[in-house]
Amino acid sequence: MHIRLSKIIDLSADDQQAIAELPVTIRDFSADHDIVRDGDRTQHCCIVLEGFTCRYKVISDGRRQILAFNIPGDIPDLQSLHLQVMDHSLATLVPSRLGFVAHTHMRDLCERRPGVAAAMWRETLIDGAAFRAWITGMGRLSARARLAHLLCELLLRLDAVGLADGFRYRLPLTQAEIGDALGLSVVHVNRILQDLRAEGIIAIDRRTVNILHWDGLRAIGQFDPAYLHLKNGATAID
Amino acid sequence: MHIRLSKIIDLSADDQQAIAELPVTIRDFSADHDIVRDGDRTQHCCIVLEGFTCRYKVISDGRRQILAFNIPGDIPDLQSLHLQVMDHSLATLVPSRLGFVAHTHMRDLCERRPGVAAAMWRETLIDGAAFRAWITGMGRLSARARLAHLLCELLLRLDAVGLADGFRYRLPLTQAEIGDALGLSVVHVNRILQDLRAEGIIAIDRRTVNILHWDGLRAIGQFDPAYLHLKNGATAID
DNA sequence: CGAAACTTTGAAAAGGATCAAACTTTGTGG
DNA sequence: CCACAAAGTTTGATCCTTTTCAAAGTTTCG
Repeated sequence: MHIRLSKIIDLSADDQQAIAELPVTIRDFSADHDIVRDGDRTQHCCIVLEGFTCRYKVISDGRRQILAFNIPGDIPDLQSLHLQVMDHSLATLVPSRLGFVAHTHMRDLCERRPGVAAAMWRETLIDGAAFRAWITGMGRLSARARLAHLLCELLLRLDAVGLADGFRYRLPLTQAEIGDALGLSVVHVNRILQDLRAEGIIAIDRRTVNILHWDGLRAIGQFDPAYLHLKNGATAID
Repeated sequence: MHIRLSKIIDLSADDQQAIAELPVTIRDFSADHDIVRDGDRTQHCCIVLEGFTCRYKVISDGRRQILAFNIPGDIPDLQSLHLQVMDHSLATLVPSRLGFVAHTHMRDLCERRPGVAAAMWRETLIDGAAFRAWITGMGRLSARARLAHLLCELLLRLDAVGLADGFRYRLPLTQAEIGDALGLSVVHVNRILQDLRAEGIIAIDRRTVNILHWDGLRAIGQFDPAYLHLKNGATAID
């Protein structure tokens, strides 16, 4: 597996080698395609190689809540390794390429190499940290702050895997999808985005976001990147 | 350590024995006492033995968001084993007794016994599943539904560790604390509780909740216990 | 080029927040 | 064991953020 496991880096050369030797099946998916569904029992984990995916839950009236966006390097369903039944779904948002690794191989590797197990465990813990930050935003921040926070988070995460160009990045999401993630209506998302643009804080041109005033956006979203546990801390951006 | 590690159960006798031999320091805390704070680097994990604790984050204006309530048997900061810096705080809500185990001992045990490592990993994954359910509620459910959901969740969790009496349990939370968890104002929490009582769905007498109409409450909160990953599934209550 | 998907705009309504004050319970010191 | 202060609950009135509904623009893509 000759893929950068982005965040799993504090590993010995041997451990990295062992990961690289895991058998992977690569598959391409079209946009808006479910990869695993709530309730499924899955035997594989997947890695996002290219594209953009999301984890989501559907409530009884059919509306959905997006729980997380996944970018290349992410392993969105790593938790399935120890939680057999999915408690949410995973879907592509744009055409995406994913790598699949069988649980059996991963469990085997974890038993043989505690270092790999610890690194993967850590990966799922960072996941949890992001959920906590999300809950805090949903419970206590205004819609405007939540949206600003999301835009800040995506910049740092995309930058960490080389997919940002300074303060500019491709964000292939509709406003409806942003709303589903932030718990807001499309209409309101639209109005907030317009405000932020009118204030000269961001610019959006054909699904490419450009953050014109990083400190301003960060202040609006009360964004503190600590919860992302990025290896290079503040990153080159600060 | 002669304590029931409630949910960590799918372990061999040897593994259980090894856990039981971990050196634990027991300490008692008064109510509303911070155990670890956002930003701390901690060298121990703690187990709630008696009482009630919560994990929370404070935002810039001083308001807080409670992320989770912890009951006896929970290990609220297990994630600190691999995430050195706390991204939230942990505090008692009532006088509580906690057990502390050094990270060094736990890491050592995880290296020696992959089964224990996997069980603990799983524990943190269940934590993550609860956060996902929480986010869904915060984003897409009404205040009334969220409150109903919380009351349902607490019944099942307390029942799983023998702290519920049928549909009745002690809930030592103020309405302000419930509000901090659900992202609601005290006033609104109060009004919803009154509605639920007036409708004969719950009764509350001196911090003891009695769920009079379980199916009704469950329907209001769209409560599906799958995300709790309780060993006995539906539990005796259903 | 045309249909479908997405964004934008306006107006009205709802769900919760905030503010302020009264009432009730709990815990503590005398 | 009582009295009182502090903490928590309840009530009413008003305000504001966000939702909903409806319809008109604008992109995108086959």
